[in-house]
Amino acid sequence: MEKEEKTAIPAEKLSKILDIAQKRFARFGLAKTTMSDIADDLGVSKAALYYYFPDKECIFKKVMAREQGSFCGQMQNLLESNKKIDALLTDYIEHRIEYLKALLNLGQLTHEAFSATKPLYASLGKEFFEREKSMVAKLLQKGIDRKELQKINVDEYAGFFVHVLRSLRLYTLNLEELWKQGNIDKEIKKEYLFFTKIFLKSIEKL
Amino acid sequence: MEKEEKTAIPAEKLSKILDIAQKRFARFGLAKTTMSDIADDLGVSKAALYYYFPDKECIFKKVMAREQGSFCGQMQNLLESNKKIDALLTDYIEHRIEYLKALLNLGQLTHEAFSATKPLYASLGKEFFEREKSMVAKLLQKGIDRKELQKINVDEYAGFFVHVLRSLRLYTLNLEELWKQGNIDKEIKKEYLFFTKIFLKSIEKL
DNA sequence: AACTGACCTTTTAACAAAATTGGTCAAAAG
DNA sequence: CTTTTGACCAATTTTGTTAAAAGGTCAGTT
Repeated sequence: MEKEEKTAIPAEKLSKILDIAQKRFARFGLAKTTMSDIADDLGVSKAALYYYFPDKECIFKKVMAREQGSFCGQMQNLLESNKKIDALLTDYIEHRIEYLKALLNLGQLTHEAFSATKPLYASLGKEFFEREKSMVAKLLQKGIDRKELQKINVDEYAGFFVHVLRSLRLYTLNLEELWKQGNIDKEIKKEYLFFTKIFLKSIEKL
Repeated sequence: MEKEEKTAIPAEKLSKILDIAQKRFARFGLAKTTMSDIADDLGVSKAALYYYFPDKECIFKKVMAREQGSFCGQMQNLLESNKKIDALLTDYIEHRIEYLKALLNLGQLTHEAFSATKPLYASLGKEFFEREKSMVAKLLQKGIDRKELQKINVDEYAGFFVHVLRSLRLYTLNLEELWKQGNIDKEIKKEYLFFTKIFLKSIEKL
C-alpha cells in the first residue's frame, strides 16, 4: 500500500509543489483536484509530478503533514512554557482550533465534500491521534509535577480527553446547518472549552 | 409532512402489527423492509396496512416510540428513587445503554445500513434529545437539592452531558471494526462511564 | 537526472431501461 | 358502516451500458 519516493526531493522544489497543490486542495478539495491541474499550475507535465511523487494521495498527505508539523511545533513551545495547567489547556485548545481551521480550509468548503473525504481524514487522524495524545499526556504530567493536578493515569486521561474532542468535532462537522452558517469552528471551540473546564475541575488538586 | 391516522387503532391489533413490523425492522432495517413484507407476515394485503397507518415511516416511528417509552418509564422510576447522585447517573447510563441496544437491534446489523438510516435517526434523535436533556436536568437538580452537587446551571450541564454522550456514541457507531466484533455497546458503555466519572467529579460538592 | 508525450487501465459520470416499492382508490366482503 | 382487497399509479431504486476523465506507467528526448 505505502509507496515511497525514489529520490530525495530538493527542499525548494518540494515546497513550491506543495504550495501550489495546497491552493488547489483548498479551493476544490482532494477529489476534484486532478494531477493535471497541479501540473498545469506548475507549468510542467503531469508525468513530471510522478517523477517526484508516487501518487496523488502522497502529495495530499505531505501538505497535511506540513500543517500538522506547524501545530506540533506550537505544542512544543507550550510544553516548554511556564504557564499554569489551565492556561496550558486553553492554549492547547486555541492551537487545536487553528489547526482544525487549516485542515478545513485545506479540505474543502462544502459539507458533502467533507463527508466524501472522511475515510482519508480518518486514516490520517489515526496516526495523529497517538501523537496528540502523547503531547496532552506530557502536558498533564507537567501539571502533576507542579502539584496542580491529582495523581492520575496521564495516558488514560490524555487518551480520553483527545477522544472526546475528536468525537465532539466529528459530530459537529456532520451538522450541515453549521457549515452553511460558516461558524463551525466557533461552535466546536465553545464545546472544547466547556469540556476542558469540566475535565480540568475533575482532576485539579483540591 | 406529518400525517395522522384516521381511526383510533384497537390496542390489540396495533401491538400485533408493531410486533411483526419490529421483527422485520430488526432483521433487515427500515429500508429493506417493504410494506408487502409486513403485510405478508401479518397475513393481510398491503392495502390493509394503509388502512391503519398513513405510511411506512409512521410504523417505524411507532415502534421506536414504544421502545423510547419503556426507557422513559425507567427514568421516571429513577427520578423517584432515593439513590445518591452517583448511583443515579450510573443507573441512567445502564438504562441508556439498554435503550441503545434495543435501537440497534431494531435498526439493522450492518454498519452500512446504519449510515443510510442516519437521517431518520437524526430527526427522531432531535426530538428525543430535549426529552432526555430535561430528564437529566431533573436528575441533577435532585443532586443539588440534596446538597450533593454544587449549584450549577442544570440545563446547561444536562444539555452538554447528553450532547457528549451522543457525540461519543455516534463516533463509535461509525467505527466499522467494532460492529464486526459485535461489542459496540460494551465499548460505548465504557466511554459513557468514564465520562460520567469525570463529569460527576467536576460538579460534586466538596 | 529531469522531464515529456503517448499510452494503458481503472474510476467515475451520464443516461436509459427495468424492476421494485410506497402509496391511492373504487369496489367487494363482512 | 367498518374492514379488506386487488388493480393501479407515480416515484424511487436498481441495473446495465457507454463515454469521458483521471490516475498512473514507460520508452524515449533533452
